[in-house]
Amino acid sequence: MPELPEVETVLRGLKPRVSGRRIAAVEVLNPFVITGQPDAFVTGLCGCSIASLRRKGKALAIELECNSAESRCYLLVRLGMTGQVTVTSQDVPLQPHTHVRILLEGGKEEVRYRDVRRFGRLRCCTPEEIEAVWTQLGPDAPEISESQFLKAMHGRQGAVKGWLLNQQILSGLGNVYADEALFEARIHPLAQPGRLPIDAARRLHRAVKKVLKRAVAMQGTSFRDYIDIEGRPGNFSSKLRVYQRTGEPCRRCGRSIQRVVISGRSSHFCPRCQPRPRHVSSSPARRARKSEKAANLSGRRQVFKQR
DNA sequence: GCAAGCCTGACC
DNA sequence: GGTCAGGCTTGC
Repeated sequence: MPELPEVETVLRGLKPRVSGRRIAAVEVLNPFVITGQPDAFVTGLCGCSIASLRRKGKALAIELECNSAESRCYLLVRLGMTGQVTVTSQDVPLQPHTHVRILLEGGKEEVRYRDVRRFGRLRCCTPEEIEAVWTQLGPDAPEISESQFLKAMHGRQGAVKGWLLNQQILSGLGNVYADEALFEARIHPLAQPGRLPIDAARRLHRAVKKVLKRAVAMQGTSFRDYIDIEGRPGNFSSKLRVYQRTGEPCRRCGRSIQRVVISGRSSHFCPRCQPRPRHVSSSPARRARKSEKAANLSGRRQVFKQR
């Protein structure tokens, strides 16, 4: 699941391999993954040179210099759930679910976009469009200051888990690192951001940065699908402390890791290390208990089987 | 049936 | 505006 550390790993891998190179041809094998007209996507990219790469949260933007009109455009890449960007020789046979090939001039290499579940999207953007996308996103999670973070929490009443996943507030966290950051900060996923004690809010700010920093250093997390541009999986999976560990012992206290569903996303936490705050009582708790029962009946049993 | 990011729309 | 549910997708 590509979140910020995985996208950062892709960016760092791509940069030396594609910078300065000209796009000789573009082949769209499956227009489903293109936002906008596929024809415009192909003509927009062909002949351009790759000038630089930028990332904000989980969004990757490849800046292109278009020789003809001396203008600029951007290739916006959102990996979704199972998107993969690789740089390979054109001779390598195409894997199933490869949707776009970007052939590079001056070599026999190409950039390939593969995406089994097709949640990801590629888009050719004008500078104005890319700015609009960028402003929609909150501060990049590793960059956000403590005061920005605390201010954004103020008055928020939903579950802190959902708050962490809101890319307009803070960009880069997905389900994996949100759970890991909450465990690190010892905060229950159903706690309300606006009602967290100041020290807990500060811990969460530090935890978000710490977890992401460690994951970037380990080239991200891989379950089934994420690979870097050379096709290598990430190394952070073994460091996960709560995510997808339902029923397993907490690495800190030994209690069984629990799972609740919040905003339609599974959340994993340790009931002892992340105690339920007093303000989480009536309806969210009922919902939590209900979804825990559901987890006991279905998902949790599956997790046991896998291990 | 479940996993997930992102978008849309309903509701308060 | 905040919050959340639903839908998309496919392999396990």
